[in-house]
Amino acid sequence: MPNPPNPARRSQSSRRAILTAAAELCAELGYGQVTIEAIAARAGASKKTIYRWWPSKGAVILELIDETAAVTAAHPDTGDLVTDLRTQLTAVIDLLTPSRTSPVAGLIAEALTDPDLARDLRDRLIKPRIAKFRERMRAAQDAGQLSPEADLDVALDLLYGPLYHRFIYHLPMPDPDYLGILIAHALRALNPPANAGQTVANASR
Amino acid sequence: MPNPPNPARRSQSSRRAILTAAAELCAELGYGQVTIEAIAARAGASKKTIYRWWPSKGAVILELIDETAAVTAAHPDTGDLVTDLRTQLTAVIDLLTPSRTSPVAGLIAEALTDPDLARDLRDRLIKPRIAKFRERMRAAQDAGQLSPEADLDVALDLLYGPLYHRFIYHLPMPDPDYLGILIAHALRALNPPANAGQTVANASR
DNA sequence: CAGCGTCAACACGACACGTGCCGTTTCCTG
DNA sequence: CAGGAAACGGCACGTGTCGTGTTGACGCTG
Repeated sequence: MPNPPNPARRSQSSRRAILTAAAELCAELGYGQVTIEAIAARAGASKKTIYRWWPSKGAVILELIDETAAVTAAHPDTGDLVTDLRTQLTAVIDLLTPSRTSPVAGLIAEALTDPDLARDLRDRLIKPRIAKFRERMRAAQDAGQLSPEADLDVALDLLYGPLYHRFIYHLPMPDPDYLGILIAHALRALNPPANAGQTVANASR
Repeated sequence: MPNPPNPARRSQSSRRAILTAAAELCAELGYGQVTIEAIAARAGASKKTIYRWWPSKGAVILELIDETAAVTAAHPDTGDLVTDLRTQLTAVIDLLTPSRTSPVAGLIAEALTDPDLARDLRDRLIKPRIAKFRERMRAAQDAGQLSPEADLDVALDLLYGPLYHRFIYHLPMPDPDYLGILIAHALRALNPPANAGQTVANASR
């Protein structure tokens, strides 16, 4: 019975070698062509070592993305909400644009068919970033740039949803002009005029 | 050299057997566990026959979905835009909810890593449905339920985007109440008040 | 009735997976 | 400073799926 390994005795040099090898192979071949065997070979590590610490290829890449994307996780706050949203959404568009050999697309695809990986992706990568988004939006409410009654769940849906809809079906990503139009529409929806209450009640049956 | 096969001589009984076998296996095992070999075995067909007419497993499933989803492709038009949007979006939510053994999720995942399949999915399944959506929205404009200046691309993004964002990250799908709130927000964004022009110009820089 | 193309059946090599075993190295413990 | 447990690299194995190749039977077309 292989007892659960002891993290204290883990070789950090192997871990680093495996992660950098995975990063290089993703950049060279694209996520789909990367195999555990190739990672192990390039890292000078044993497959057994990889399987000891990660359950799947996706888990390795998830940890890789988590490290490299930690820098860009924070939402900017220049004081201008529209500018900051544009900056943040543009960064996400870059991550999701398939021209780059970004492993993000491959990881998302694998998570769609691997429930364990999906849970890790959601809890370790996405939820913290959603929390950051909510912080930024609440700051905008405090600054008077967004209605205090604005529904922040709806804000997330309206602002980020279009990107993923287009990503899934390989539709073209918004260009800067259209992104501005999208942001304007979302903010208009979130900053209701005086008669908004009646409209909402009507639509929700 | 295997010349391109002659569609006129194609065996329709094999085609039907392969598609129904694929449907049964998807329902029993889920998309990910279905293999070309299993489809061929159950259909009483040869793998070679499948590869002669379809380039991949995904292409078979795409044709299967295209047939079965043809019935539900049309947007309803009861005359009430909000009701019809709710009906249509609820149907899409059902397709994307992972609890069902719907092959849609698996097909989308495979298309993310297979450019040829992605093109077929977009052109054969998605674009016709987007066209239907635009027809319905234009009818709403003609009926005075939607502003004639409403941007129908934005409408698609705001209404469908949230579903895919949640689908990708395995976040919970909107319940009926929240779906109503989403529709209300989208329609509010699309039906600008008098001062809308200035807001749009501001956000798009 | 002749022949071309599709058909089912089976065999085959290639590839990646995940695991087991070996001898070696590392590092904590007493 | 020894002793040993545990992680390590290296290697080989069995499994499963893929996509292709080959063969002979069948049926439609001209």
